[in-house]
Amino acid sequence: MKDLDSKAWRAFHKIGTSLLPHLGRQITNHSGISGTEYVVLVALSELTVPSVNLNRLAQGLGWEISRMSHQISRMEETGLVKKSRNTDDSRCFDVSITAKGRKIAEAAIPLQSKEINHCFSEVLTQAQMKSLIEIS
Amino acid sequence: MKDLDSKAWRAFHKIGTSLLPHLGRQITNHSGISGTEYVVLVALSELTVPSVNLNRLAQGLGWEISRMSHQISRMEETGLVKKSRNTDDSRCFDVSITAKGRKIAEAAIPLQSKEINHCFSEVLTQAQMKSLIEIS
DNA sequence: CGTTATTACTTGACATATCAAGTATATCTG
DNA sequence: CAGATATACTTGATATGTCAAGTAATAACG
Repeated sequence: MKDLDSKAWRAFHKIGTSLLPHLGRQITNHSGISGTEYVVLVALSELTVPSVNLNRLAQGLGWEISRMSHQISRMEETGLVKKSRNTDDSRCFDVSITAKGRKIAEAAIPLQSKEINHCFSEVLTQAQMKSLIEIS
Repeated sequence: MKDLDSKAWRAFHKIGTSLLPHLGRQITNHSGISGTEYVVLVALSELTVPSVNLNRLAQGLGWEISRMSHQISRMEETGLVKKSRNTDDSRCFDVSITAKGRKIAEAAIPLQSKEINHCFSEVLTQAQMKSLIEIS
């Protein structure tokens, strides 16, 4: 089964290194933020509470904490998010989305859905999508 | 079907941004080269001819040509590949793998296969792999 | 032929990711 | 409660990817 493994791997690798960047570029074109920023904003905009711990946010997205720290710093400078020290444990930071960030995210999400729909759903059958979800 | 789309997308995105980097790190650990270098070396080692055009190599891997240029420059400095001007068309460069590069690639490939097998094939059924190949 | 495109690649600036240390606060342990 | 350890995050160096602009060689046109 070596051959099947290898094929599956290459297939997967190729999508991962061409589809994902493509979609990132689309986001930049239609909303002026990077794919990475988009992912963070979506995560923050879906919170049921006003803010999350930086750590938790990183975990939720499967990122290294250092990466999240850098990213949040940059996004704070551009006013997309806000960071404030947690009052209970002052090692922690609470991260939240700003009004500006939310506005951008809310405009970007439907556009991006369309794009995903275009690149993804139109090409895959429901069965394929289900198996993709199952796989992951 | 919005929900299914979105789920499929997230599922996919998550694999793409956690599995791929993980495998890259494994390569670095066991063979001392980056995942990117590995991909290039494998492509070059599989050639039936001694060298490829930089352009073609980039196309084959779905990369931008500028990225390939930078990458090949770096890999030439570390002695993994060799670049030489094409005699027929001196705008072109022929890229080939060096003895050193081949040695590293040949050591890395079986290790990486095991790793892929571990992360991938052991977790997926044959049917899932087939559908993954089909999807891509 | 000479001029204009086109092609193949390079370069440099910048954005981002990763790794190894570092700092500051909290917790645990005797 | 003092010292050790752990946790949460920061920082800076380095690697890598991306974009826009540049250079040099070939091809295409009139």
